[in-house]
Amino acid sequence: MSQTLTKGDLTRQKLLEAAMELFGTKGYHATSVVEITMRAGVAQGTFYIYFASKLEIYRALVDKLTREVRRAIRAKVADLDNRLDIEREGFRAYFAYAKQNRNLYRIIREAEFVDNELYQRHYRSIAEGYIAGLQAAIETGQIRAIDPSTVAYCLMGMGEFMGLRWILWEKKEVSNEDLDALMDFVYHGIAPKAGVRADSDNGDSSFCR
Amino acid sequence: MSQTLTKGDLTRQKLLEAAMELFGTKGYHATSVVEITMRAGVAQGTFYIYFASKLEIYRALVDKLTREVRRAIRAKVADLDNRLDIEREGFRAYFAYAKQNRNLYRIIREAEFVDNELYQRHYRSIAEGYIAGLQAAIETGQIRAIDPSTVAYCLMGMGEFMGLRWILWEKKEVSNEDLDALMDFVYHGIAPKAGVRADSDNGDSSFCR
Amino acid sequence: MSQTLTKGDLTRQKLLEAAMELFGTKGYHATSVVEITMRAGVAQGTFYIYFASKLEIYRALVDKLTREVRRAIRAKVADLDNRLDIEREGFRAYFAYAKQNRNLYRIIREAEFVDNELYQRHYRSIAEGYIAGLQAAIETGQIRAIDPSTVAYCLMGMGEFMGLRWILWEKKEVSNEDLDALMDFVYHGIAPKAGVRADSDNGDSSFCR
Amino acid sequence: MSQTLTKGDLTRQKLLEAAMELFGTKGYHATSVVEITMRAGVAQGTFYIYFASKLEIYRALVDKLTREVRRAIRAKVADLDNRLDIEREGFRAYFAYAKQNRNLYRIIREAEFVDNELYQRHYRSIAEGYIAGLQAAIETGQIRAIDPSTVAYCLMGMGEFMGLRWILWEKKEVSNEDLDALMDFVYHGIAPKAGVRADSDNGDSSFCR
DNA sequence: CATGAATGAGGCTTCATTCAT
DNA sequence: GATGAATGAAGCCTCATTCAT
Repeated sequence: MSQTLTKGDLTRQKLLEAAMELFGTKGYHATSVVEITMRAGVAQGTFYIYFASKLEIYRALVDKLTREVRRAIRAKVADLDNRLDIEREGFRAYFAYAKQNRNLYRIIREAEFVDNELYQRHYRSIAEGYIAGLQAAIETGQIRAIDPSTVAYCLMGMGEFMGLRWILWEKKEVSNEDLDALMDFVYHGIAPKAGVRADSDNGDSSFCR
Repeated sequence: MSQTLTKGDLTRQKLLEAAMELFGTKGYHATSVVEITMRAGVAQGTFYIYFASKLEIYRALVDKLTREVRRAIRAKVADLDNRLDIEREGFRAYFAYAKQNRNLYRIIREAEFVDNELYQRHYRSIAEGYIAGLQAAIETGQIRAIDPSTVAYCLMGMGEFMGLRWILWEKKEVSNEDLDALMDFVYHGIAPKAGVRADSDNGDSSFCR
Repeated sequence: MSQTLTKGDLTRQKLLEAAMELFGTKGYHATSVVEITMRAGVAQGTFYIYFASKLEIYRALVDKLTREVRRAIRAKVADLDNRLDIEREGFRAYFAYAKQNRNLYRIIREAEFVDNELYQRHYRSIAEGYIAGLQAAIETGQIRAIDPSTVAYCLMGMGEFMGLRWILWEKKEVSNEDLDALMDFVYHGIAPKAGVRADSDNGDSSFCR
Repeated sequence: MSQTLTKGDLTRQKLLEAAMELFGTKGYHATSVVEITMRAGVAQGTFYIYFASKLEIYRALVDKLTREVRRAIRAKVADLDNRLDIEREGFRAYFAYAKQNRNLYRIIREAEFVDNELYQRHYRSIAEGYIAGLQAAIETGQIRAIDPSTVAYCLMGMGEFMGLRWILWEKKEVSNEDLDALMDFVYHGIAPKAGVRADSDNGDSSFCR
């Protein structure tokens, strides 16, 4: 099923791994091509056989990671049909992947300052997936009728900051409790039970009554 | 009340403004000290009279901006006493400030890769404010009893991504409709009205009953 | 009479052709060995089976071209016995060859900066041929008694610059009119008819009287 | 009359001199920027304060030399009014300048392979000057009626090859005898005295009769 | 004969920072 | 306070050449 790796493929992979470690740890700008090759155990010139430039390997890395997170999430979510479940399990898979690949996490975020176009493409394409899913869920009544595109960006932001906090800063994982708390927010928001406040809201606040 | 600006203070200010424009536009690494001095209209050496290094002026800038956003938000929120109103108006003030200072927006985000400690300090301190406020609101029943620290990070993430999307990418502003949609989500979450789904949830889903 | 080309000879030839095209088009320094092998359709390593170095193939090329121009000129001139005719037909053959092989033209000129010794050898040997021919022509009275070695270099310079102008720059050919004009100059110089100016000259100007 | 040289001007000049020596001796490609700075006695970075690139200093050098040769020639020729004298003294000045600045000589020739456009511009502009002068001389009868543009290129070629031979290769100067021989050719061509051959020529060969 | 991956020296250029004026 | 010329370390990248297969 898996092709045999030629010698070249292997070198390329070693370079990608070295780059992932270094970009993730020190950041793109603080990492030099020489460092990458040293860590990969090849000569400087070898780098340019496989990647046209430092930026190019960075892009390749982002692409690779993007594909992988998505695959990881899809795998966990494929046979679910309730949108709320999908959100929960999607987050869980996302955090799990990020935990295993803390480097790739920072790598993608840094794209904002390394290759902004790539960065936007990445998040926009995720947003699109979200939006389509939310739209469908609204139509089948699985979730409330609420602007799907706003919700999409909100969900992405929540995921990012939960990951930032726990995985990057605390260097832990996102625990089940945290996930529960997150999902509680996602499901019901923060407003107190019905009847509490009917002012200062834009009309349709007859929620949960 | 305001001191007279000495010639030196003015030069310092010109340098800060130039740096803000350039860091915000081209990013920290793509901006050189020479460029900053050129844009500020002073000689290269002058830079080092006011700032010990390129990193130093960056920090000064982040500090300045941080203080300013906070002040802007506090001003708009000071006389509100309902937490939900505070969230809404806080977001509004935040987006408004970001709109006027798009540069500072990117500048702060880039701190993650320029001076990570500064970055964490920035967001952690915001989070603390959030947490305290949410805690208090929970105690007075203004909002549901929900993990305040998780909510804090979620709200920050939402704010970031709404700003990212509208202000940085679309180069527009966050409209009232968007704000409404955002707050709708914040208030009530995305779950459909009560009774819809009692399965696949972790027990405490007896919400809205 | 012509040997059969072994596979190796053919590869060598392909390399030479590729090198000629590239050296002639982009110049020696701007051409890399990799490019040569790619254009020749062989692997990088193959190059070094046939040529010890980049300089070596360059030399081989110059030698080849030198031999060919000479043969081309000799062929056109072989059965002429008047030196003036020889000059004219020699130029004609030279321009014709250069036209067909514009690349080789630049290649030889670049030798001045790639392998100066080769360059000098090339032109000196041409000069020697000229000088011998001119000497003989003087002795038989076919041309005036005029320093043959100076004339030799002058004729080479004229040929070079006519070729430069028309073939390399204008990318045309040297027309018959141009050749006529050139030969008119070569035959009679630019001085006006006899008697016009007897001053400002260094004594021996009793020419054409 | 001469401005005071600022410290910067002096450094720039030192760099130009170093570059001239090295480009002229080793050629453009064999000369590295480091070498130039070492010979000029400044740090590597200093180079880029004065010249944007290696190519740029090369161009500046060619420009400078071009201007200087022309000025040198013009100075010697300014008060002559006979074209034949102008040619002779022009050549003399040219060879004298080349002798003093052997380096610049090779530098300009190498432009063909470093910056071809510059090269063509250089020679074309010289050709134009020649052509105009020859044209005028024809009209006043100072020289024969002969295609001025062909003569222009021929004269340039002669000058180049005389310089090449004596100054670059023999490392001597162009002696008076050589100049006489050259001018003898220029004035009268190589054809023997009148009546010798009336065939194979294009009609107007009734010269020197 | 041929391949093509690997090498590593060396080139060009940038830029944060210093310092004499 | 201000200037701007100078520094030199460090980065990215190219390419002629080698060598194991």
